[in-house]
Amino acid sequence: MPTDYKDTLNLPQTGFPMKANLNQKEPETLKFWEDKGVYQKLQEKNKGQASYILHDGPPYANGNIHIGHALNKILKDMIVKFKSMQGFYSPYVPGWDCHGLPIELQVDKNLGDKKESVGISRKRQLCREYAEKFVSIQREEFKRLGVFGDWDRPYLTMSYAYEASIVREFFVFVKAGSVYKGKKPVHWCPSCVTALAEAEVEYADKESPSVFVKFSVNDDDTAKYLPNVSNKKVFIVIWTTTPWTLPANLALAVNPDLVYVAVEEEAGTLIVAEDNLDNLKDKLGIKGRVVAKFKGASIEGMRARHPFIERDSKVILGDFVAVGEGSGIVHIAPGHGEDDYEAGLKYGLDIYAPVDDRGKFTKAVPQFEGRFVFKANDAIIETLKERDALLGTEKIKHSYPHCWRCKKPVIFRATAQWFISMEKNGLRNKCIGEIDKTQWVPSWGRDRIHNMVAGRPDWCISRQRSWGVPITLITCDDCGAYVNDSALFDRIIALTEKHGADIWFETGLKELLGDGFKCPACGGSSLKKEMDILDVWFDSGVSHAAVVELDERLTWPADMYLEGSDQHRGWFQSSLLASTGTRGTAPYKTVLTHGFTVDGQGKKMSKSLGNVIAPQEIIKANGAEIIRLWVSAEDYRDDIRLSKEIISRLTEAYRKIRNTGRFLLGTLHDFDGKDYSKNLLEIDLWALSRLHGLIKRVTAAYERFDFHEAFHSIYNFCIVDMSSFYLDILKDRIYTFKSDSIERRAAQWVLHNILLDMTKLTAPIISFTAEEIWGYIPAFSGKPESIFLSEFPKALDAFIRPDLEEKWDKLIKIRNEANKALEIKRKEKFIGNALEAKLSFYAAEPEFSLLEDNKDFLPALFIVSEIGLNRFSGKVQDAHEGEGIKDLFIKVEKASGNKCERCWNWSNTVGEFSDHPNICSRCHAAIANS
RNA sequence: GGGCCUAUAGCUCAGUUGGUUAGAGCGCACCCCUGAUAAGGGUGAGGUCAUUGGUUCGAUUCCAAUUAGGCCCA
Repeated sequence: MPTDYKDTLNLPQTGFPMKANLNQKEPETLKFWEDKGVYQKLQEKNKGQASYILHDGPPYANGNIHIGHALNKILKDMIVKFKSMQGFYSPYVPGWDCHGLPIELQVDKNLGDKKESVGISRKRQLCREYAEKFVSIQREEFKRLGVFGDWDRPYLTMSYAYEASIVREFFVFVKAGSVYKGKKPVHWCPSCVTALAEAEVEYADKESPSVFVKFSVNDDDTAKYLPNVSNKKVFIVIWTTTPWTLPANLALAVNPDLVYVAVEEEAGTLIVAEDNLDNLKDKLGIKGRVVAKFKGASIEGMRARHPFIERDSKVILGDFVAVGEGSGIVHIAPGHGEDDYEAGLKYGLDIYAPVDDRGKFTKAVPQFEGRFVFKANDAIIETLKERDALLGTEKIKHSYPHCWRCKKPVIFRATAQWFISMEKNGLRNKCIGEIDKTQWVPSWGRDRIHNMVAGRPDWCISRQRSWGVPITLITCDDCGAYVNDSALFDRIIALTEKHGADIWFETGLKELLGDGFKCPACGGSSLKKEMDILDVWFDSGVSHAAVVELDERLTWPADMYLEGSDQHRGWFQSSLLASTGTRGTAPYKTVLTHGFTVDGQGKKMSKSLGNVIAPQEIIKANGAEIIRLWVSAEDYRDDIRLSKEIISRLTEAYRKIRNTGRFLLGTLHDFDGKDYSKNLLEIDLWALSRLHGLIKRVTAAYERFDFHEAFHSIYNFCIVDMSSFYLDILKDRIYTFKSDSIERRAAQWVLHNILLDMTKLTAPIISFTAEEIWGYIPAFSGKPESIFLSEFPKALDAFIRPDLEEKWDKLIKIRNEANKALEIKRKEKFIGNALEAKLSFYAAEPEFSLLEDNKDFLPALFIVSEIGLNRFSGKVQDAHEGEGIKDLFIKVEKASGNKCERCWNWSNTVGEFSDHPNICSRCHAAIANS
């Protein structure tokens, strides 16, 4: 006669540890995936099925990954895993963007003084090695996040095949006539004699002369545009801090919406912005008698004479013109400023920059020819004085761009650049059409990229750098035309395929063209190779061709591109241009955008604010799984927050999900795996209904890429439906019933289904843990070795029972009231464990019948030992009155009988059995034959 | 300055075509259990729905402005 009945119970048993120890366990799971080749098996399994191609946008191969990378890759991984488990052929080919300035700068930095002497080929080799190093580093970091993919065969924009694709795609644009050479102002260091990228420019204070200059309006135009202004000479007043750009002045810009005034002075009538008038009175000593007022838009087209060059400057409109420090009218030199350039393009002005490589005026400006621009400032001011065009001058200190290498001030200067035209072949309009055919998630992505494409200038594709794919054109010195020869192009592509883009720099013209080659356009014999390289956005923009189209693993076009919202300007757009320009259609069907990671206050993460949280940190302290959980829990459409508190909340959520899984595993240790679907109690049917409702909801959420909805649904199911309700109620049946009793087996069958399906539902999110649980699930016929080789659960309508759920909702409401009643008595120390209690209900219809019909199940449902049921007949003393349920009182009393030492229920049958005097009849029967 | 976007409890999220006392889970406080135990269960307290105007009989929901924040430009 055992005194301790614990041994006769069927308590949960499992080797699945409660403590996750993720940082240690995750690498083991990674090794399991690797050793078993799970990703490859998944591809083989789904090959031939409908495909879902998510094309990876290449991160830049520089530095360690940060939390934004993790967010991006995990989102992609969740989609790929979900689609794959659903049976889609969904390979994931990761890629890296390998060319470009940041790498070249790092290599330059490492080279130090040697950077000037080392040749271009050697430098490119060093860049390649540098990129390779970070590809390896990032690859390991991405894998560590649990991201599935063909990591051994990624695409690299610097691979020879990819470089050849870049050249090939470039030639498609060339052959279509979309590529042209034009001029565009760039930052230029006259001391280093080189163009500078934005990243190579440092801003520092500089003293510059500022001048107010008057441009004399043509008399005809005064009459035409300003008929009411006096017959005195009229002048437009401009202000600039770069007098040296005045020789290149071609226009005067006003803001169309700003109010301008004509003020009459002794020397003539001056036009300035009304808002600047007070300031100018002080500075220029003008009196300011206003004789006319008009909107900037009204003088568009008016001509004024250049103060010292025989040339008219037209008044043009520009939204960029602001009130600021000057006169409200901006002097426009399209060859020497960004705004100026854009405005120049709009008005068809020459992109004029009469300044040479060393910052000296060319012979186009005879007055100042050969003089260095900054030194010419004084002479120009002198000239203005002589011409009576100078209204005032002073010295000002302002922030000005300087060269990062020589630290000297740089200039903005138009140089020859290569462009892809947005208008030629209707590229802009085609792109806009394609934008409308693409699904943007969230939908505002459409507006965003639409506005950008509609307003963008031609694509400037040339860069004056070393580390990239060259613009593989050969131009004629005499006529400027490039050699447009398909056979030559094919030769270059073939060479690149074999030797990489380096071959361009290593091959002589003769080898490419043969002896005695003459320019087909003009017959000239002096030709040269273009030495600029392509914009790296062109590199990644053609990935649709280099990878999606050519890689045998993928099919074009991609179903999805998924990147941060900054890529509307970047990769989404360059890909759209590259694909639409060559194939006529967008390279993607759906584009999904996520926000940026910000801190707990919604501020951006930055080193200076000290609010950066690195993925490596979280992996070490909490595990990659917590990052994955975070990605799934947050609504990525907006910026997503990350803080210590959020991590700690998620860690708790993780524990809850893990423990629910662990408990389920424990209850199944002795399950026989047979089908007990015909033996279920009603509450079991209810649980299955909830499960299949969950499957339905979660599947729909995944399909809409609403991962946070999937997470919240699963999490709530764990807590509300399972842990605190169904599982709590089931303990009695699982623990105390005879191990092979039909009721217990039925419960196990349900729990088995719940565990299986729930684990699969979580697999795209918490992949490590899902796989770990999968490993502990008792083997059954046809069980795949990895959860990812199993099938995603299907919601079966036969299991979804709204009628049942409605009924049980009512019972749950009553249960909530019963809990309140119990809690009151618990606080009074009348009871502790609810099994000590008897619940007496005083209920009216329809509750009375509901309780009556389920009377036998009520002790289990409320987890008490005894139930009393009475019809409501008025207020009951010392009882809890139901809230929200009419005419319901619940009284808590001590259960009758004694506590069964085995099942802990109180029963009158305890003591009836001489062989087991301390247990109840139910338990007596349960242990009868064991 | 321009384009696009966001703002609901300490945290993460719901909130249907505008319609009674704005929901959930976590966290927190308190209680119970010790047969899921570095677990489990219960009860409770938390919100001027960023602010200000407007439309409407009625606004968290529609509109505008403001504030704060994000991305991309300038």
